[in-house]
Amino acid sequence: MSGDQIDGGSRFNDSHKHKDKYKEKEHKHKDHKKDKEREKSKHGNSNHKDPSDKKHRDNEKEKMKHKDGSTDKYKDKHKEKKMKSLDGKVKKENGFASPLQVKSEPEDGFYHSPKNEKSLKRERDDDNDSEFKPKKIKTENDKKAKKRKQDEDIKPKKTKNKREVTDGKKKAKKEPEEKWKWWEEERYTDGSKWKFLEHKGPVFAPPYEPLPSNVKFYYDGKHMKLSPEAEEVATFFAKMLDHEYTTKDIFRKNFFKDWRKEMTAEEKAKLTDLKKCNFTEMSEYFKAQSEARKAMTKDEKLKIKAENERLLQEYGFCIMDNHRERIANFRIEPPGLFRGRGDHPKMGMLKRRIRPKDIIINCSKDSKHPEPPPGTKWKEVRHDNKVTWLVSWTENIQGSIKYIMLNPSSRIKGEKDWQKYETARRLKKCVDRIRTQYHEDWKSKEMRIRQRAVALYFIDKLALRAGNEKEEGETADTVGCCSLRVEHIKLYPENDGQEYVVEFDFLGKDSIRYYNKVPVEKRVFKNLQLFMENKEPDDDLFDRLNTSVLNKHLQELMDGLTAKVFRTYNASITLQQQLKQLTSADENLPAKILSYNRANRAVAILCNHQRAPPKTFEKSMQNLQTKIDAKRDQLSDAKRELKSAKADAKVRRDEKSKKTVETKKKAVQRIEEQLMKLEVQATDREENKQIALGTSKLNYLDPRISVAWCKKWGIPVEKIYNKTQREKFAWAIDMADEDFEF
DNA sequence: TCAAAGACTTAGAACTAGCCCG
DNA sequence: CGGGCTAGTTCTAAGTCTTTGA
Repeated sequence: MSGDQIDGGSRFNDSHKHKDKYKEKEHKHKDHKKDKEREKSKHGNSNHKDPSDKKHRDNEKEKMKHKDGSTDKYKDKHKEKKMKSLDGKVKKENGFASPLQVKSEPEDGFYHSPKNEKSLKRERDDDNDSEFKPKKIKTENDKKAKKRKQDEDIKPKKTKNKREVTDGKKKAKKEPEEKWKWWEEERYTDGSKWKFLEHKGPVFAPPYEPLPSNVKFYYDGKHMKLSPEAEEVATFFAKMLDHEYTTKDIFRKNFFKDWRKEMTAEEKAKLTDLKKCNFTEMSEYFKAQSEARKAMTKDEKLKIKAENERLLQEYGFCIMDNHRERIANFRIEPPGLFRGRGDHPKMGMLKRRIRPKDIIINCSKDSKHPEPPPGTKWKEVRHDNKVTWLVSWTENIQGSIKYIMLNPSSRIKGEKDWQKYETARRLKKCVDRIRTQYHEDWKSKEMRIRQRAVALYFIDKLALRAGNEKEEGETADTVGCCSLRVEHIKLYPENDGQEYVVEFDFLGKDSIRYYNKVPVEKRVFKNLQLFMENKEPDDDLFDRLNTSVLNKHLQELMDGLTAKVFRTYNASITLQQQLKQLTSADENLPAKILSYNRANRAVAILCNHQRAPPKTFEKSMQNLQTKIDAKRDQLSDAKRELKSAKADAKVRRDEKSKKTVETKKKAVQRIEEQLMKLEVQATDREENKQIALGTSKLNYLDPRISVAWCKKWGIPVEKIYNKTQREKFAWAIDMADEDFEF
């Protein structure tokens, strides 16, 4: 069944975003929710339990209990290996802060000291479904927490990091060998995310610098000096003048409204029409600035770089449980104009500048908490170790909370990521059962069950997202599975020689269009017809279903199962299958990598990961073609030379001419290889025109599958993962061997 | 019980560094 | 040696799912 996953259909034939189509209806479907409510109460009392439900649940529970005892063929092997690696080496704590290393190995073994016995280590492999349930960790007491305090005086090891940056000549140096292998340690089981956390707080956006007086703003043709507050907001608009956004009505309206709020009374009285505002001098000024920046001397650039590096070293890391970990986004988002995606009702609104009094700091009690800038105060300093964030604030557009969190290479993110794939692998074990069940449920006499079953089928087969309800008018009108409306699908009893075809056409996350025509089982088709009966186009297709109902059901089918697990599972299993299918042993390295990319691409198509074709696409394609042609010419020249050299050697029969033949032969080979490489590159790029591989690679594909594939075919992982990716997937690179099976 | 708040993952676009070519 | 072009990096919006609290 999972073979279905890569049918892909005709999805990419069309321009990938089509906003206009959806424009007119704007808020036609306003009263969905009410409709849903009504519907619900109408059918509300028909819920009788499917007895099989409970049975399944119990089965699953039973399985879970045994998870640790189960074995499989890889387990033992891995164990063996693990021991080796453990015995072999005394682990250092993370390489970057040497004082830390000393201090962080308290005799009392506070954190997980490397000296602890292996019993303390995490199971290295998880093949055995060892589900990623955190294993026991001893709970610590304050005496030890105190100990942590010493960490305060850890200073980043400047020299080393500096070196890496400044003489950043390629590959110069190996990373320090002792990278912390958090995956070999215990996890917390008490719901805490850390015991010690210390950081320097956020870096605020630089303050506004007023424009030089020769850069003027004109209203209705006349020069007008703006107050600094109004001027700042005006510059936000000026900076975007070249962007399509600024031509959109909603954008302009929102912008103008918010801009006026920043104006003085006089300004407000005077500036009443955005059309009469002339920002061109400002815009020119900024363009000139960015030119100037590009034209800076090497020295100046170096200086900036050094300053950035300093900032990174100071603010870009935190100490979490004895380790210096990289922070993902330590800079506060600067003020500007909100750019939503798609037809966003709030585009153009002013995104406020964040000040210290908006900021909540999270760190441990026994840490030295960051000081707010002089003369300011934090909103709050709290000590919540049940969460992973270091800093948070509330954003003014949607009123949602934003966070500063750790880098994907950190333990806290890595563990979660690993766990995600383990959950997906557990789904693999019971997916057949679940599929059988939802096939059954298509026949249920309860509408809500049939809807649930059809929705789940879509989520499984087409890798659709769950589709939470969204607040009307707050965001672009996009949908996922549970929020599909009647207008988003069309039914064809017969289409292009196939029976029971469903055509999907809707805007999903980020207003990316999902277009697909898929044949479905008759029963699904009939159900869909029924769901659509007597409904308006803007009514919900699944009016008796929402994500929380669906996830509650999934939870009963398997512990930890939610809708998104299907995406992860289907993506990873597809990669694995495709790799198996597409890789052939006799191909050379570039061809193998092409195969990898094709497998990756199959997943990206399944998950509908699209991108706007790069602006320079056509040109770069052409460039490549030119290169290929040149290489072809070069090849035929080389072949000709080889031929004549051969002829020559035949006549002369001496060592020297023989040697020439060899050289020429080599040259031909080399050029052939280069040509091949270019051609492969061209194919790859063409096929990738509107498909984004990165998202699936980063978020959906169990990295151990890729690592195993690399090991199996002797491909350097660097060909598949760049440096950042290798850091994120360090756990997988370290632990997967060539026969890892997802 | 359910809506809102909160936390965290996933996403494409914008930006940038540094490589390669003429 | 500069300029054009990617590949890699950064940015932050937009999802999912969980938790909270009325």
